[in-house]
Amino acid sequence: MEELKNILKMHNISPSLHRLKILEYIHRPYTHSTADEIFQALEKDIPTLSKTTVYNTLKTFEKNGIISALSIFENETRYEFKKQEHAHFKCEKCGEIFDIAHPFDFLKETELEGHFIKNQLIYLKGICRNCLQKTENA
Amino acid sequence: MEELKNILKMHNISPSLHRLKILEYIHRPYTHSTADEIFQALEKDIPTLSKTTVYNTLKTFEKNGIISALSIFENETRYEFKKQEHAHFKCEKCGEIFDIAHPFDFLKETELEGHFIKNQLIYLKGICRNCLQKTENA
DNA sequence: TTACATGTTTGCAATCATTACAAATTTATA
DNA sequence: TATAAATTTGTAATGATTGCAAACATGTAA
Ligand SMILES: [Mn+2]
Ligand SMILES: [Mn+2]
Ligand SMILES: [Zn+2]
Ligand SMILES: [Zn+2]
Repeated sequence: MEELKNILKMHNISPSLHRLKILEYIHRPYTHSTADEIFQALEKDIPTLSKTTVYNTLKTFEKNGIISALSIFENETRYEFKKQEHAHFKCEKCGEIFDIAHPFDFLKETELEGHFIKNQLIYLKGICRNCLQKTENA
Repeated sequence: MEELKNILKMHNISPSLHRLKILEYIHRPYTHSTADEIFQALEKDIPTLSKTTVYNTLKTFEKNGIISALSIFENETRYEFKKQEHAHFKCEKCGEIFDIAHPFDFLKETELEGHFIKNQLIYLKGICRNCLQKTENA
């Protein structure tokens, strides 16, 4: 909890209760949560929480570089605690999202067909290892 | 126009006027259009056109493999005529979207961390060659 | 040619994620 | 304590997309 407080402070965000709780939720490993998911998870503990606060807070966190927004998944923005660059894999069967160690050469800050590339986003789809195994055993 | 008709027939879609017009629009090179863009462009010629028809038609085309939907760009789905796999680059300055010859090894139908990859989607951001040149000359 | 079945298009209402905004509440500061 | 600043809330608005039933068009069998 102190660690989370420090993360906020280091990014010039005052550590209010709601912000801490939202950060705590999104700081767990492998979260790729929507605003709504976060809201639903936290409203049990904080019955007064408003969804607008969740949206506001996520926007603040993103602007200050604490979290990343993924627009990759149709219709809904998902958020994750910022960490080393990685690709995303989504299983077509179970819908689960996996982080994947970067399978490509690093392109950032290079040039391609005359364009200067600042950022790369890689999204993979298929059948995850769990679902593959279930099929095998069937 | 005959070519377009054949594309529809080959995909078991009867070539109604509206479908042909929508296909004609999206068949032009380098379109990455939203449903609304297509609607606005065509309503001049076809004043009776309804936006629902555009949505319906795009859905039909996608289901039958004529076009691809790109969910990459925040909030809005963009469509393009299906062609050889390629990456997308969006300029942060002017907003233009470019097709990029695939800069990565082909991953489809391979395995990664135990998952079976069917599809890859690559999205790059940065400053496009046009905007770079403008900056140079300034 | 008529009558019915089928396919296509329309128009409008509903949904869902997100944002705008102003009021209420909390916290910090003089 | 009084006042200013920051945070949070609740509700209304927006924008993309879908659901749905009615209207329209087309094809086909009698
Ligand atoms: Mn991730
Ligand atoms: Mn393209
Ligand atoms: Zn799975
Ligand atoms: Zn540009």
